Amino acid sequence: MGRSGQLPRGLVDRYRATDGRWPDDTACPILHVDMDAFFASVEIRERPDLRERPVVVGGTGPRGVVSSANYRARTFGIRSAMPTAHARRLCPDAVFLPTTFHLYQQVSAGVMAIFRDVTPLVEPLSLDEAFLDVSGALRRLAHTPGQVAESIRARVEAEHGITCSVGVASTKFVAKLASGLCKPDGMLVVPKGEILQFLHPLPVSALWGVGQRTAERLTSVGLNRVGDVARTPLARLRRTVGNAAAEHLHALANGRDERRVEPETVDKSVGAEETFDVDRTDRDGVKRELLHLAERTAAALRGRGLCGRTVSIKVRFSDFTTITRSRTLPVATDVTQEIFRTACRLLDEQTPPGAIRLIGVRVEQLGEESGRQLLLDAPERGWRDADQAADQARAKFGGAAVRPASLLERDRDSASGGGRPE
DNA sequence: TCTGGGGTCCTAATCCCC
DNA sequence: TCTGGGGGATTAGGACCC
Repeated sequence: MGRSGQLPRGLVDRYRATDGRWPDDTACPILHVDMDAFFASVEIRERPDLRERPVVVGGTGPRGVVSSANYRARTFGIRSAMPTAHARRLCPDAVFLPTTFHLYQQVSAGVMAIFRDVTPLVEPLSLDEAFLDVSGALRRLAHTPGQVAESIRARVEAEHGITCSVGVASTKFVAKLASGLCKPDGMLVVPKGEILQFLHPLPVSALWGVGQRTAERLTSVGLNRVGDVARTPLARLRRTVGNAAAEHLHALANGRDERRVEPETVDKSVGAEETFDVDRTDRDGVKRELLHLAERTAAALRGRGLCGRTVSIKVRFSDFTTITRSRTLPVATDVTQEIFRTACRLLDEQTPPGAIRLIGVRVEQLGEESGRQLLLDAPERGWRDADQAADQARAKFGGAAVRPASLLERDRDSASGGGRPE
């Protein structure tokens, strides 16, 4: 996961922890902990007979991509986000497994609990990584940050049977870079006084927020290394990448990163999307999928006690061009039917014709659900009661227990091979 | 090689209100 | 009544992250 796999490692070997020794870690209270090849490691833990084999986890359908590959698979050139079909050509003997999300969620919860045992200041970034601020814990435990990091690594391995890597630094950005550079199963400490020495030789792609496009733009004006960005006047950087990105990159490149570890983050949007195995031209089939996605999205909102005002759809056509269309409702909702109706109108009224590869639904402008009930008119309240009854049945009998009748036809479609080209 | 699914953030255009 | 401009909300697209 992440891109730091492609960064030059030779440059940073002097910061790596070896034989229980590491550089000066005073003034380095920020830890970034990142599980190694997380999904693949969890699958191997469940099936130890796979330990010596290349293991690839991800979409196994015709349009699937790799979510995670163990290090043996990576020696064949397999990387995350690569089409699974490509990975199969690189290594036909690898074991290809579908994702089992609930399992990763379980392991993730256990690992995060270890972090919270050390400090309440834990900011999860995804299932497999988190920032920790251990400044308070240092006094309590009478340990240095490096010692705290090593004890976390030992506990994660002992209690969950998987390894992780930890970056230790004075800022989030440097800690995150550091964990990526010591993978797998390593620890890297960047002393506060050596941040610029550490950062400046790295390629611009190491900067948080620089992907392929921005890297191309930067190198096209002669900015190849982080040090080049650090020395470039802000005004020139603004002309190259725009105001916000320029300020952000200039600060990071000069070692400035004021962001705190935030244990509480609020969701900004909730959604679901699906790529068809075969492009679809029949709008009715697309709408059946839309209903399914509206149902998932609404259930996720209700599960978190949230409602949203803006409903948007995303449509990706066969040539990969992607459009979004959105509509803001007068009152926030978490009702499947309301989200579905709005999505259908956006599809009918604002989406050009063409073969569709992907369809998605998202709800934005989120707020808490409480108090909104009073504003609902009678029919919406009826739909909402039905949703809640369905939620309860699903909780009791499993996900497939309750389906809208029109989805039964969709299920027959997928059983017969996932949609027909028409 | 042919590109998933969950998100966040930024920018720009447009509209409306004052 | 016409014109101009600032500012917020909405909409769309793009880049990025894991």
